[in-house]
Amino acid sequence: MQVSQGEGTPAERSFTGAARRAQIIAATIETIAELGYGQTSFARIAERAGLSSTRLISYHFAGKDELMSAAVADFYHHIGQFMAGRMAGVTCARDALRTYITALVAYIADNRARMRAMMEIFLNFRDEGGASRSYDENEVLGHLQRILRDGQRGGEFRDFDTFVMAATVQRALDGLPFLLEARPDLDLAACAEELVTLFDLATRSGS
Amino acid sequence: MQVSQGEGTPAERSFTGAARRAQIIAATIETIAELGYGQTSFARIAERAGLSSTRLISYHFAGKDELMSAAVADFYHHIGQFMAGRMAGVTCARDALRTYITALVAYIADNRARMRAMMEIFLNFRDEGGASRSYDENEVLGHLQRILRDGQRGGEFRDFDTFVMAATVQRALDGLPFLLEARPDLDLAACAEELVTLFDLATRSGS
Amino acid sequence: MQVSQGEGTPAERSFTGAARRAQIIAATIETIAELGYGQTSFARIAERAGLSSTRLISYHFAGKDELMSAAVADFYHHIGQFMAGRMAGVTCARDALRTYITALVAYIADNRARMRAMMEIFLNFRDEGGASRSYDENEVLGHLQRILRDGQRGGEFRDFDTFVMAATVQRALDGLPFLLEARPDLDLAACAEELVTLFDLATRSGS
Amino acid sequence: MQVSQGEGTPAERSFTGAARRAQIIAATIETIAELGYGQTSFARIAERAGLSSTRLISYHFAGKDELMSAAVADFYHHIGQFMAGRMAGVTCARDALRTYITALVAYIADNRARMRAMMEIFLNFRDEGGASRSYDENEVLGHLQRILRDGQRGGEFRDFDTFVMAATVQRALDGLPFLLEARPDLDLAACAEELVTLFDLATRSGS
DNA sequence: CATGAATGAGCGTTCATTCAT
DNA sequence: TATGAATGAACGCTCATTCAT
Repeated sequence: MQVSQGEGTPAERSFTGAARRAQIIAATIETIAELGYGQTSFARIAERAGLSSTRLISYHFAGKDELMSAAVADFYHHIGQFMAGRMAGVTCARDALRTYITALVAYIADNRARMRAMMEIFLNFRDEGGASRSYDENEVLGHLQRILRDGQRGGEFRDFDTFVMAATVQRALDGLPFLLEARPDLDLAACAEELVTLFDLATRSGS
Repeated sequence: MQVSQGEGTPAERSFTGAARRAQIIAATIETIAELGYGQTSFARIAERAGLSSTRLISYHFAGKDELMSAAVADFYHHIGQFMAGRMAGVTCARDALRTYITALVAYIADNRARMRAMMEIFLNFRDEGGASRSYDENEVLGHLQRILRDGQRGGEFRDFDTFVMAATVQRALDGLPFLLEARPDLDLAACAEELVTLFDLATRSGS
Repeated sequence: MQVSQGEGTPAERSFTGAARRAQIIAATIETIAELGYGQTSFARIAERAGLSSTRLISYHFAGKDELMSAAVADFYHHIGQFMAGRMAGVTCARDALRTYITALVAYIADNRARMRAMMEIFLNFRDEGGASRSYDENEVLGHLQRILRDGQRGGEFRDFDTFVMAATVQRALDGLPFLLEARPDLDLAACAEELVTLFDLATRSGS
Repeated sequence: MQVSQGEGTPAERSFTGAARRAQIIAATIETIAELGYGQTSFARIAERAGLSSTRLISYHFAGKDELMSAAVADFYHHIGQFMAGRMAGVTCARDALRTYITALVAYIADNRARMRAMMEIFLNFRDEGGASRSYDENEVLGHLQRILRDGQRGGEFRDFDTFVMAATVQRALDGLPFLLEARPDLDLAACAEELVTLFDLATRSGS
């Protein structure tokens, strides 16, 4: 009660406040997806969101950093729920890898703008020290590495460096939004199948 | 008074002029590699290059776009020569793929800053229309796709979508600079071997 | 609905209202004393007072001007009572001057933050016309000038310009908060004695 | 040669550049003297100086801090030369004190706006740590304290705390711009005589 | 070949204040 | 009595670029 957040950041616990935040986050994602991170400013976001001034953004978020962090957190929540649902009930490692790939491709197909925006943020958003803040390899690759190690332990997968393999898988998937930009009519379902086969061959133990 | 070609861009055919351009390009690459594309400005580049004002940059390059294009062209020339030398004498497609991967990894290992800078430019540089200008899939992937198609034609490689495969290979390699950022002591030679094996398994036709 | 006086300023005659006003004034004084007038904003005051928004300040005070005026009035009331108590029973002018100096130094010693804040307000607070509103020489110097004139009339003090002398005495005292800032361990009692002697020598009639 | 100062701060060694800097400093002093430090912005300064945009200020000074520092340095240079000329040839300490007071009052009389501006800057300009940067007691009081100590050593002055006395003298003088604000027609020459007598009585050793 | 000077537009942020409950 | 939401204006500052020599 009565915890101040420095004027600029009002209480998040409010219907209208949460709605405004969501609206601003949505406009932010759209703007980044379309114009890129570098061309995205509060003015551009406010314009897209139909806000009277950029002041409203500063009012709901402590600053640009918090806005971007909020957009990323929103994304993680969204994709996390999606992936958790798809991965449920998977038993063996090969199935897990296949499901991971197809599920992520499906997510990308349904969230092209969001994915483009997140790639932009991950690649451009840096904390004060200058380090890329968001593209935390460990966090992103952790899940994949676990699948791969499980598969090796169970004999399903051959012996390979799980870090390199996980990074390769993830980058193949992360690259799809860029591919889509160059070829908007790319058949993502077919892509998914190609990638599943590719990495199945690349990972499975001989015979 | 001297005739200049291209309005605002002085004669490129001059020893001192070319040297200045090279100096500015080098400073640009260093700045982008260290601070990222978004934090790179003419002021920052001039500071690093030891120039008294940004005017000299505007003098030698028509604008920011031309400067970036010049940096990219410089890179293409540099890497093109390197790769041509390594690929010379390769006979079969499997060898070509293996050589492509190991050569590119070697190049990355020796040009970390340059690679980081180029990745930044490719991901952030857009022409006036807003389209990502530099990451021209066809240009970058063309060589790889040719190798893959040759291998399929000759029966060395199985049947797969060469575009997806080429993109996957390329992104695995493009990702190394980022991996190096997170793990500066990564063993790139070992990585190369992992990737060679990975894509050999993924591409070769079942004997 | 309740009748408010002064549009926007709620009833001052209320226990909770007065308490809130006092709380806000206290936070204002602390903030100014610590950060200076220029860095003091409603946001910063609200933060220190533990208020959820600056709205509460605007609610209890018609504006920034009234808040500052209220803080000054509060100060005048506080110091007025203190000085009146100390000055009571003084008979001759030399004693009055001595008592004025020692009492004011004592007050300053016990109210450092408050004094710093008031100096900041006096020096920065201007009304709409741009004139320094608060450092009303007549009001502040009036008491001193009366003492000095009384002393001249009674033959205790030599002939001097009472305005200049009063201003010099007052500024010597007003300067102590600044001196304390530079030398926090300054011996204020000793200072008071120095100033008493200084101005006794400067004012008393020869022989 | 070719020392970069971060684009915004061009070489000071240039006729036109130095003139511009002087012009901007003059406009800054006028603006502060009239509106006070808090109401002084780049926009207001540019307006008074007749500049096309505030950009020109940022171009010639690295930032607000450097502008203020430059104004203060300018003032120190100006007043330093003036005082040095007046203090030349002074022999005894009583003369030195008298000359210091009369000379400073004369300077103030001829530089009212400048003095008001400097008082504003000294009282409001703080470095990043929040400490009042400019009103360095030691630097300002040093000269006075030296005069006072010399007088004590030579037997001209009685025994008193030179720090308190110096601060009292200085504050009496520093206060004149404020007095002038309240009473624009104040006779400064008479003031000077009053102060000379006041501090002569307060300091001299009993004959 | 080079450069000092200047520029308008835009940046994220903070300001005290008002609206509507 | 209190509060969350919203606001236009202004802040210092940086941007790539152009002018004039």
